[in-house]
Amino acid sequence: MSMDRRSGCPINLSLEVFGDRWSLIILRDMIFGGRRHFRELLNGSMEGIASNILADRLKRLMGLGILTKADDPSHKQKAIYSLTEMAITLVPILAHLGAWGRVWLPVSAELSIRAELLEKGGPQMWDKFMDELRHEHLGMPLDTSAGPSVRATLQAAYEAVVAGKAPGASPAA
Amino acid sequence: MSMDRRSGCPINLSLEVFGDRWSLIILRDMIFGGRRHFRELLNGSMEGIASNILADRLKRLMGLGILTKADDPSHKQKAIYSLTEMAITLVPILAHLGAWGRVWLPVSAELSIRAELLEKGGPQMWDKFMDELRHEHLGMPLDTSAGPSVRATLQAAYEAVVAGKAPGASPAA
DNA sequence: CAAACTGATTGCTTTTTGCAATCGGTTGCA
DNA sequence: TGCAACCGATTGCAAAAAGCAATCAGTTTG
Repeated sequence: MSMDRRSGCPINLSLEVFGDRWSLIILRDMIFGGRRHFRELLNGSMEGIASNILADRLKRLMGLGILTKADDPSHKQKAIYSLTEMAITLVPILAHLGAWGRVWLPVSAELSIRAELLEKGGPQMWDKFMDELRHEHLGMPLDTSAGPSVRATLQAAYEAVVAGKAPGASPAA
Repeated sequence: MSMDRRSGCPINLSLEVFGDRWSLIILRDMIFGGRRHFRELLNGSMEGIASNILADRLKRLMGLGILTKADDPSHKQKAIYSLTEMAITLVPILAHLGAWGRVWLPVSAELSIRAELLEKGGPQMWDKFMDELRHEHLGMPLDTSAGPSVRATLQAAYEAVVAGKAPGASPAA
């Protein structure tokens, strides 16, 4: 919530939504990590988000229409968080943000391989990924066999780097 | 400064740089508004930044290598802030951020015309704009006459909308 | 010499962030 | 049936950041 509306500038309004240290981290973990539950986001967060902040941001993102929440039929207490189309269209922004960080900031090799592949894949890969997310989160049909999923591809590359057999990059240790 | 290094993830590191409500606003005003001086940024800011926060962010962005400061020869007290290449390569991110905000947030017509044109111009227009910024801020040569500058084009469109004779859009009032 | 302007700085209050502990309810297992 | 582990949060508290208003010393302008 908390729509300040400091101005109607698109960049300012986007910043009022994402101008904090956690909202995009949560969306990153949902989009690239495939996390859907509170505990997954809490314990799987590499940066160590606190539970009250996670709860606050989930609430806020729901209020903004970026996430939705539904009951998990397998567990009466479990909630499943889903991305809306609004969130899925952030993929190009996250790709650019990762690409920029990879060039200018002290990223680690393991964690930047995903950003590198996503950058090389370009808009075509981003579109494919967004279609996969629409399938997972919105129940949209997935077009006929387009090979391994983007997330699986990124994950496999990450694991290869961790294992020290980086394809095209020098081993970390 | 304040490099937490919560993790070496490119998106996280980018967020540690821009995950606040003001840093990108300042860069937006420098990039699209052409502002170079403290007072220009302070008084020209549509969102009303406070002087202490502006001073803090300028210092921080300099420490990160995103801005540089130089004396203005015409005025012994005046400082000129310049974008580094690191800042100039943010243009695509700002373009995407503006495009996303324009679609999903309650932007005003006057302030979103720039984002619209920049989106339609695509990477080609962004590259041209970045070259112009390199010329202004880094003293790089500008390639032979490529028509009116991107900033001038955006500014003209903005003024046209304000004047109510929006090309292709309905008048605001 | 005075007024206006330069890039800031200081003191202060309000708001946000982040940590640690905890909550009531659910589930799985012995 | 009991009980530990897990579920999505909530609460209390301290620290940090944001934001406001006033002010600063030096510079330029008139």
